[in-house]
Amino acid sequence: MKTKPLKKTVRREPRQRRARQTVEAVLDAVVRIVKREGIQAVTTNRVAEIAGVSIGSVYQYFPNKRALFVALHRRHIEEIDRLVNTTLGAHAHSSLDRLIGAVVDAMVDAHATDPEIHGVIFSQIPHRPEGTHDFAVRLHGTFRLAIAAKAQERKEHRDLDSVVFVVAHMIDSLSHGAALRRPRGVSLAAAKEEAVRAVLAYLRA
Amino acid sequence: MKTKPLKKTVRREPRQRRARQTVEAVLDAVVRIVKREGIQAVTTNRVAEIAGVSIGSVYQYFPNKRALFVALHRRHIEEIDRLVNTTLGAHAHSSLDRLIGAVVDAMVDAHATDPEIHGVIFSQIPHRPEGTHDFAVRLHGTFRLAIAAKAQERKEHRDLDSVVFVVAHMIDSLSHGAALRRPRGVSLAAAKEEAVRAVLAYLRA
Amino acid sequence: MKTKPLKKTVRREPRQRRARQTVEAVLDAVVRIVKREGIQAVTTNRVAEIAGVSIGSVYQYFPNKRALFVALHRRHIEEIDRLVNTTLGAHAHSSLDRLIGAVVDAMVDAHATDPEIHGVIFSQIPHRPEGTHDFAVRLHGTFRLAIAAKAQERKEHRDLDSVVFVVAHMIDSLSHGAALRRPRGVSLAAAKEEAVRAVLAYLRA
Amino acid sequence: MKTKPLKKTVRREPRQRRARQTVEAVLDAVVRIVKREGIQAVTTNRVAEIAGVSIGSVYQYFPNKRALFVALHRRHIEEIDRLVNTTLGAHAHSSLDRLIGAVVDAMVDAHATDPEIHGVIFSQIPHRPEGTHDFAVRLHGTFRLAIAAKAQERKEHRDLDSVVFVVAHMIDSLSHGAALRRPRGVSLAAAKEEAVRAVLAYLRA
DNA sequence: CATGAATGAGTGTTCATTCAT
DNA sequence: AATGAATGAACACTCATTCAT
Repeated sequence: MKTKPLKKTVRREPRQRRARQTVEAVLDAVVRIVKREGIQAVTTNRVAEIAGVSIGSVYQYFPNKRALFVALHRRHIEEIDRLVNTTLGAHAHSSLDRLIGAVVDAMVDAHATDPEIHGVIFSQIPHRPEGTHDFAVRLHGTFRLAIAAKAQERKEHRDLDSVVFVVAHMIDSLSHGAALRRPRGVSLAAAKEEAVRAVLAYLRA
Repeated sequence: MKTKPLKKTVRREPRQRRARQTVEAVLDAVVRIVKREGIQAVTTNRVAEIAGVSIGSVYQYFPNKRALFVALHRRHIEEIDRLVNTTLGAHAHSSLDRLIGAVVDAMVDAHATDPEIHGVIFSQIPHRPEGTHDFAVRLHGTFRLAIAAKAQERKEHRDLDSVVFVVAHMIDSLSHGAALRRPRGVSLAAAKEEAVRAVLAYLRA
Repeated sequence: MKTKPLKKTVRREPRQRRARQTVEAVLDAVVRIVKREGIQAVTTNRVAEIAGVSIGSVYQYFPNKRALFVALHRRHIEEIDRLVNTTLGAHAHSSLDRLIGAVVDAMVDAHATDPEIHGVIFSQIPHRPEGTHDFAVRLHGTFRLAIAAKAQERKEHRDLDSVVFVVAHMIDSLSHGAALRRPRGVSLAAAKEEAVRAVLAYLRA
Repeated sequence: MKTKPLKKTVRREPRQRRARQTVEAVLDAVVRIVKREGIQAVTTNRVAEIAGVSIGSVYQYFPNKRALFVALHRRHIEEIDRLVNTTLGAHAHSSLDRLIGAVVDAMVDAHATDPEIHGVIFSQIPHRPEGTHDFAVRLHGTFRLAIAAKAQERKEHRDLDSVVFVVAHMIDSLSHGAALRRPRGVSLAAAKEEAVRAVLAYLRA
C-alpha cells in the first residue's frame, strides 16, 4: 500500500508537471519567435532551441508543427476568455459604463501584450480545428450572458444575438485598434474613452 | 493591311501591357492558391505554373517571394480604398443613414469576395513595408474627409480623429464580421442593419 | 562479453569520430569530383551523394558550399606543410644538396598526387579567408627556420627574408612544373636535378 | 566603280571594327568582374551589362560562357608573350644582367595589373583547348630563342630545354611572387633584385 | 545584326521529421 | 523519456541560353 499504489500517482505527478512545463516552454518559445522575428522564423528546431529542450522533446508533445499553432490558438482564446470573464464577474454590479470601460481596459492590455500574434497564429490554421472558434465568436458566448443580464434590466427589445454580435466585434476591434493602430493625435486614453462611448451609445440607442 | 502596318507602331506597347498582364496573372495565381489550398501551398514554382508563366518571369518582376505578398497587400488596400471612395462619392448628398448603409454594403461585398485572404496575406509581411498601412488606418484617411463634411453640417464638437478612428474600425470590423463570422441566428441583412444602427448611434451620440 | 559492455563506455566517442569521418568523406568527395569531372560538376547534392551522406549532413558541418573549398584549401596547405616539415626534420643533418633534393622530391610527389587541384580550389575563394595564406607564403615560414640554421653555418650575409622568398617560390614553382608542366624532352629526373641545381646555385651565389 | 565595289569593303570594315570593339568590351567586362567580385560573379547577363551590350550580342560573338574564358586565356597569353618578346628584342644586345632585369620588370608589371586573374581564368578551362598552353610553357618557346643565343656565346653545355624550363618557371614564379606575395619586410625592389640574382646565379652555375 | 523578355533545368539551402543511442 | 545527428523531400532562386521583335 505504500509503494505500489503510490507509484503511479507519485511518479506521474512530477512527470506531468515537467510535461506541462515543457509544453508551456515550447509554446512560449513560438510566441517569442513570432514577436521577435516573424512567423517565417518559426522552425521546429529553433522553437526547441529557444524553449531549451531538444527537438525530440517537442515531438514528444506535439505530433507536428501545425499542432503548435493549434495549441497556441486554444491557449490564447482561453486566456482572453478568462480575462473577460474575470472582468465581467468583478463588475457584475457596476454600472454599464464601468463594466464596458473595464472590459475595454482588459482587452487593450491583452492586445498590447501580444501585438499581432493572434492574426498570425490564426493564419497558420487554415482549416479551423474542431472546437475552436474565432475570437469574436468565442467572446460572443461570454458577452451574451453579461448582456442578457443587463438587457433584462433595461427591457431590451432588440434581438439579443444581433446586439451581442455588434458589441463583441466593437469591443474586440476597438480595443485592438486602440492598442495597436491608433492614428497619430489620438491618445490611448482618448481612444479607450471613445470606444466605451461608442459601445454605450449603441446599447442605449 | 490592317494588322501588319500597325505591327511596328505598337511594338513597344505589348511589352508594358504584357508585363502588367504577367504581374496581374502572378498575383491572381497567389490569391487563387491561397484560397484553394492555403498559404502553405504557395510556392514560387506553383505560382508560376498557375499563372501560366515561367518561374524566371516571376523573378523578373518580383525580387523574392515576400514581394508577392507585399504587392498583393498593396493591391488589396487600393481596391478597398477605391471601392469606399466610389461609394462615398456616389452618396455625397445622401442622408447619413444611406451613406453608412452603402459603405457597409460595399465592405461586406468586398469581404465576401476574398474571405480571410487579407489577414493571411498580411501575416506574411512581418515587418511592414514602408508606405503600407493597415486597412483601418488607410480607411481612416478616406473616411476622414467624408466625416469632416458631415461633421460641419452637424456642428460636431468631438475630436475628429477620434471619431474617425472609431467609425473606421466599426465599419471594417462589423462588415468583416457580417460577411464571415455571423453567429447562427443572425441573418446577413440583420447584421448589416445592426452595424449601420451602431455606427449611426455613435455618430449621433 | 567483449563488445557489449564497452558499448556504453565508448558511446560518445563515435560521435566525434563519425563527425570527423563525415567531414573527411565530404572533402574527399569534393576532390574526387573535381579530379574526375571538373569544378563545375561540384554541386552540393552531388558531393553528398559521392560522400555517401545526406545533403543535410553536409550542411551540418559546412555552412555553405564555399566553406567546402575553404576547408579543402586549409587541409591542403596543412598537408604540404606537414610534408615539408617532416622532410626538413629528416634531413636536418644532411648536406644542403640532399636537403634541397629531398624537399623537391617531396613536393613533386605532392603535386603529382593532386594535379591542378590546388589552383582550382583556390580559384573558388575570391576573398581569402583570414588565417589562410597562399602556399608559398606558408612555406616561407617553414623554410625560414631551416634556412636560418644553414645560413648561420655559412655566415650568410644576405637578408634572410629575401633569400627565403626566393627559395620558397623556386621550390614550389619548379616542383609544380617538374610534376605537371615539363616540356617534352625533359625527364622528371632531369627536371628535379635541374631544380635542385638552381636552388643550390642561388644559395651559394 | 564608285559605290558597288566599295560597298563590301567599306561597309564591312565598320562592322568588323564594331565587332572587335564588342568582343574586347565583353572580355574586359569579364576581367573587371573577376577582379572586383570574384569568379562566381561572372554571369553572362552581368558581363553583358558591364560591357554595355545586350546579352544577345554576347552570344553573337561567343557560342557559350566557356568561350569567354578560352578567349581571355588566349588574349592573356598573347599579351604576355608580346610583352616578353618586346623586352627581349629591346635588350638583344644588353648584358645578361640587364636582359633578365628587364624581363623581370616587365613580368612584375604584368602581374601587378591583373593580379590572380590568370589562375582564375585557367581554372574555368579544365580541358585545355587545343593550341592553348600554359603560361610557363608558352614562355618556354619565347625564352628558348633568347637563351639559345646567349648560350652559344657562353658555350653552354647543359641541356637547353632543361635550362629554359628552369628559367621560365623562375621568372614567372618570382615575378608573380614579387608583385603579389611578398612577405612583409621585403620591398618590391629587393624582391626584383633578388629574383634577377637568382636567375643569373643559375645561368652562370 | 541588336535587343532583352522569357524560359526552365538545375542549384544551394532549409527544415519538418525520424530514430539510434 | 530525452537527445540531437541524420535524413531527404521540397523550396526559393539563379543563370545560361533562346528567340520573337
